[in-house]
Amino acid sequence: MATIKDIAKQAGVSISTVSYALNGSPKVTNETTERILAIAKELNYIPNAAARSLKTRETKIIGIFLTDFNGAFYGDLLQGTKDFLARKGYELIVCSGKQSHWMLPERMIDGAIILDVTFESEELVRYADRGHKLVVLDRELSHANINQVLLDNKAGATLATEHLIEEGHRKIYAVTGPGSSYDSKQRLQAVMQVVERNAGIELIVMEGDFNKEGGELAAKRIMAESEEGLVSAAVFCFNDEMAIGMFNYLAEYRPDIRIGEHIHIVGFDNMELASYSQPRLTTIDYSKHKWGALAAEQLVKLINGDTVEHERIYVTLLKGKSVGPGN
Amino acid sequence: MATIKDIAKQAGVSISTVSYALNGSPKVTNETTERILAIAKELNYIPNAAARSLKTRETKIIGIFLTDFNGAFYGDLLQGTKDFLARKGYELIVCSGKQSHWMLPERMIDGAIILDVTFESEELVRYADRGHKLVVLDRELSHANINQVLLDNKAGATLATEHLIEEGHRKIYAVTGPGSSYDSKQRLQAVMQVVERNAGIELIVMEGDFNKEGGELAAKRIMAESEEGLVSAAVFCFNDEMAIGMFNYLAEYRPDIRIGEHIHIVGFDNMELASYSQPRLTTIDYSKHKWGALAAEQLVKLINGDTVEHERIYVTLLKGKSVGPGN
DNA sequence: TTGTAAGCGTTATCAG
DNA sequence: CTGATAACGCTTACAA
Repeated sequence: MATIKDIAKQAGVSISTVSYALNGSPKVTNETTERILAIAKELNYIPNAAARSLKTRETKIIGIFLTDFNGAFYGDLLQGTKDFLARKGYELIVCSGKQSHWMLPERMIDGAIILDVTFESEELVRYADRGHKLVVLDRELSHANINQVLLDNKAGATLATEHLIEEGHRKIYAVTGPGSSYDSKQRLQAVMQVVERNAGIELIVMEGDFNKEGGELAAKRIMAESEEGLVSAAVFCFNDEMAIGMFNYLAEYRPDIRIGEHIHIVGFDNMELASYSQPRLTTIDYSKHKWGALAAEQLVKLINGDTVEHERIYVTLLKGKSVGPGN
Repeated sequence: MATIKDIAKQAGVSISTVSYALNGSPKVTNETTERILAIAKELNYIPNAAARSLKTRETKIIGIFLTDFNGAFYGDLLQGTKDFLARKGYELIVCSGKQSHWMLPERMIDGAIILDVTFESEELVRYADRGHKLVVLDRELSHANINQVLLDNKAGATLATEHLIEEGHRKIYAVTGPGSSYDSKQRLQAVMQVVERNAGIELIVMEGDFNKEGGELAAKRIMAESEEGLVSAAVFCFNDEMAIGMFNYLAEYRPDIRIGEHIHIVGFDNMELASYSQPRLTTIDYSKHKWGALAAEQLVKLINGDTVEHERIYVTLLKGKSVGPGN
């Protein structure tokens, strides 16, 4: 492994000259720079990231922390983040699991984007206190070194609920995420507000888990609650994954029940899988690419010491065929 | 940011003693170790990864390089990799794009797993020549520092093709991946061998792209080729993604054509989405979790200087409802 | 324009 | 058992 020392020796100059030349400093003559570059190529010189960042105190790497690697949901978001960061000269790495948290405090990354409820806020604040820059996508957190880029949960949940009501449904089931989820809490709050504003609406809340299982279980319970042969439920699943679970359960155990006719389902996220559901799931849509890009932008600003305001990702209602008129 | 120097000063010992204590060396008295640990905690000491790896020449990080972040396909594989590595004290980071390649030569990672055809073999060999350890999942590459963990494409393609033949199909379409894909080439070769071994089979090869678009296009072409109202095609799509594209095309433009009856489709990969197709896609299945874990295992062995043989991931035929008897 | 030299925060080899 | 001290490879004042 050739080092700048080797190059310096070959070129008959000092290591600082080599360093300057390699970094394209105007302090070095063009000819010496070229000579040094030539020798560097000849020796297959490659800089050592550890040495560089030990000195510069930065790695030019940003980490994004996800709950798991089941990217079905994250693909676009990651692409958005990566695209933006690439333009700013940063690398993106995807991490998952508590094990990987050390990368932030040990300065292996210059900043982090958090989309992982299992990452405790207390821990995040501790890092922020140490001067690390963070952008959170899944919670509210006030700190000079932390910026939030959150979904407009309130708007989304309101759109979803009002849509069900407008279609004439009077009994609405809300299948939430886990109780600890910020997004879930926000959505539930909005649902309750809408229900309060509209007379004669019955709201039944069921705690879910944001996974398919939660949707299946909710479907089972709703079916059990309904009178024989007289099912007419309107359900707002707080994410698409649970909505899909509900579709699965119904397809398997209740082929007599038709979605969009006997039972009406709205999801949240508009994940790719949802576009394949039969009938097409009605859901809340938003640009995941933009979400990722904006998070990256905020993080880079934070790192550069610019002041940043919290941001919000706007959502829209995407009407599918999974909701029909009520009776 | 407290360093071992600060701790040494506080504790009234030398930095080497601190280093030993921190690393749990038995060379230091229990009491001094405890005192040092206490001071370290008090000062919120956190080691600096760059400094450590500059010295030790390792980062305990493994990178996996993917073509893109659309993890719909990779989730399980990544989980398998991560689980294994965690047990061995390594961290896993996911990278994508040419931009990120520097992490290997610049020693930001101790080794890499490659599942990205856009990563040129020549470049990989160059890194291997420099002593970097690699495991490739998508090509054959012979080098002391490179190990392969490949899918048993031959078995998979053979199973798929033979299944179609056993069901009585005589005209078989093969929709390949891009010409540059190793997996695609292997599969095509196996298909051709099966066809040769069986008399009276007509094989039509169409080049695809491993994406949904390729499947859609192939479906369009197959429909165009077929006589009016007399469609009876058996298609082996070299991956599920294209098979899904084919399903989509048919659902949209040819609702008269029934899959598993007029047209028969086999995929490859058994991705999650495939389990939601209507009818259930017949495909080639294998354990993605095991694939990832095995790749990780081989890489760690390589890093430790152990000798390793190339490995193979076995596959099975998963019968769905997308293939019915021929006429 | 180039060279000298002082670190960056660790680990590890010696002595003591 | 503990302490000096020399690396690791690079950047960056400051000198020349």
